[in-house]
Amino acid sequence: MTYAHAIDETLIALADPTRRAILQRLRTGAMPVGILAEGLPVSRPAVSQHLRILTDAGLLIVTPQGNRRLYGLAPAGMNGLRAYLDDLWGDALAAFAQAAHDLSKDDTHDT
Amino acid sequence: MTYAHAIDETLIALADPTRRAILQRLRTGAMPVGILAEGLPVSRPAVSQHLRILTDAGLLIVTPQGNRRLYGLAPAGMNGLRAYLDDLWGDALAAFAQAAHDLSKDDTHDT
DNA sequence: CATGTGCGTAAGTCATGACTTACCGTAAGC
DNA sequence: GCTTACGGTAAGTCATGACTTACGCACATG
Repeated sequence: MTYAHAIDETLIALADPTRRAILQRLRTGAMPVGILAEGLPVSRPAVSQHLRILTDAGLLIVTPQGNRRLYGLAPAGMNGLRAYLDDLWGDALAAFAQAAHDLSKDDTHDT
Repeated sequence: MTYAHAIDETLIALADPTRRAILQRLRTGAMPVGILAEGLPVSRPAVSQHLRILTDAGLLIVTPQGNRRLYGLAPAGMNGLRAYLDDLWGDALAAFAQAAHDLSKDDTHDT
């Protein structure tokens, strides 16, 4: 899986409100699918499908425990996305600062 | 528009590969729709539709110039999403660090 | 060992999103 | 003033995604 593909999976995973609700729930700690599904407005298999997408995107870690699987947030799960956003928007911020700087010099020059 | 809704729009905007390609193109500077569409594998109206979604999400700024509209990256466009990711994943990192710390203490205690 | 529990996946349904072509309003150029 | 250029939106098509119920496998329990 390439870096760009990983970012694609992460952003697609985060673009769904149900999956974001799952991530919010998991902030309190890892929990099994059945518990997780209880507090969500969709069926248990739907939660399972979303967990699959989140796990494939590298956002969750799974801990098997007998016939249960505990899902928790992967600590480094968001690193790639953060790096991508910094890279994409870093230039915009720098260009903005440069433009403001140039405008200031122009004004001074014209005066 | 609420904060949660703004995050929703931003993440949905970023989840599409064509829109991410548009953002990549705009790193070099603001440009009109026609120029932008030339380097993309979809039609000009499709690009216009995507620009609408990106602008509504607060990621772009539009500068009218006669019958042209220059689209550029909004410098602060990604701030809300960054804050959201820090908030969502901040606990996970802290909990991970705490767990590692507790494990270390347990090991020391047991030894 | 039989039964119950947990959960992932298959298959189907339906809404939504990404694209297209066509059209129209506004500004620019001659 | 007419023609050209720019670009947003309408309307339609089609693929995709989110959900459902049903099923089956693995583990737990009595």
